[in-house]
Amino acid sequence: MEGAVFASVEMRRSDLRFPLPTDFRRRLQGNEVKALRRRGKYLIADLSSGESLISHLGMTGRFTVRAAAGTSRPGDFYNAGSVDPAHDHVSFLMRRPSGQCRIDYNDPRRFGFMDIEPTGSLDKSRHFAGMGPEPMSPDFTPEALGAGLSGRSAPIKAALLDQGVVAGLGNIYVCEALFRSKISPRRQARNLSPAKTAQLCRTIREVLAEAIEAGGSTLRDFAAADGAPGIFQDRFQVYGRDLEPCPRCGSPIRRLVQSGRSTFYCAACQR
DNA sequence: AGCCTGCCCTGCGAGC
DNA sequence: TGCTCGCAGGGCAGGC
Repeated sequence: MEGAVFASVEMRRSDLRFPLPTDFRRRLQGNEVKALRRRGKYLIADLSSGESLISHLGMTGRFTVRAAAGTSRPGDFYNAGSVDPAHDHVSFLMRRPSGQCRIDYNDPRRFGFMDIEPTGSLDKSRHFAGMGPEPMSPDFTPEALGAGLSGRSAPIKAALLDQGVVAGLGNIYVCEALFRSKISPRRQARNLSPAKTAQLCRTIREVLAEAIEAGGSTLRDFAAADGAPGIFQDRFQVYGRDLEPCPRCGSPIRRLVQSGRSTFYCAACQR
């Protein structure tokens, strides 16, 4: 998308998790994408107008890049995996001097959403104010993690899902990082020793780095923009493995529900 | 303030 | 085969 212009915007449904912003089409069309980036779980496209298109995939959202009708040249564009076109809610036609492509947003559950905010004040916008450090950045130190967890009586599992403590962690990677750190998901966040906090900081980075390398985790819906699924799900050590033996000690993996979400862990080696 | 529950929505697998 | 139930990668409002 970088360097390409929104030639047209098609909205089949505007009732995503939140309604699309007013004048959505007008504020995109004719704009060049100056930069494409990410913050936490949000995708950000900075526009030539000084505004940014923000999108969140929720759980089932998916952007797919396809050849625009009548413009495909072999090898120019990805040919994506199939999704139910009934859930293609928004489409962008992107144009650049060398050709054009279409980008379809598909989201069966419509838990995802898009918004447009001024680029200059994004950090203060409702989506990003209070968001914690990027886990792969130098800002994410054991001290920073410790500060985020201090004073919090919630279980460490719930605290790590809070995007204000650290940005971008979801249910899978929290479970996996806690397993690697041998920390019980039920432990109170404020009760982690500095050594354990440092270990957790390391394993969070480690899990994310491995998952990124593997192209992400595909349970059902996730795919890259070319339709390729991830393969990190094959390397889950606890997530989704209820009753299977712990890969470290052999005790059965257990499932419990914390703040409405499934947690998978080994009660024997996570303390 | 911090924590938890319920809810938004659709699809799918398990069990009957 | 066809139904109902439970569950799913996230985040928000509302109540305690």
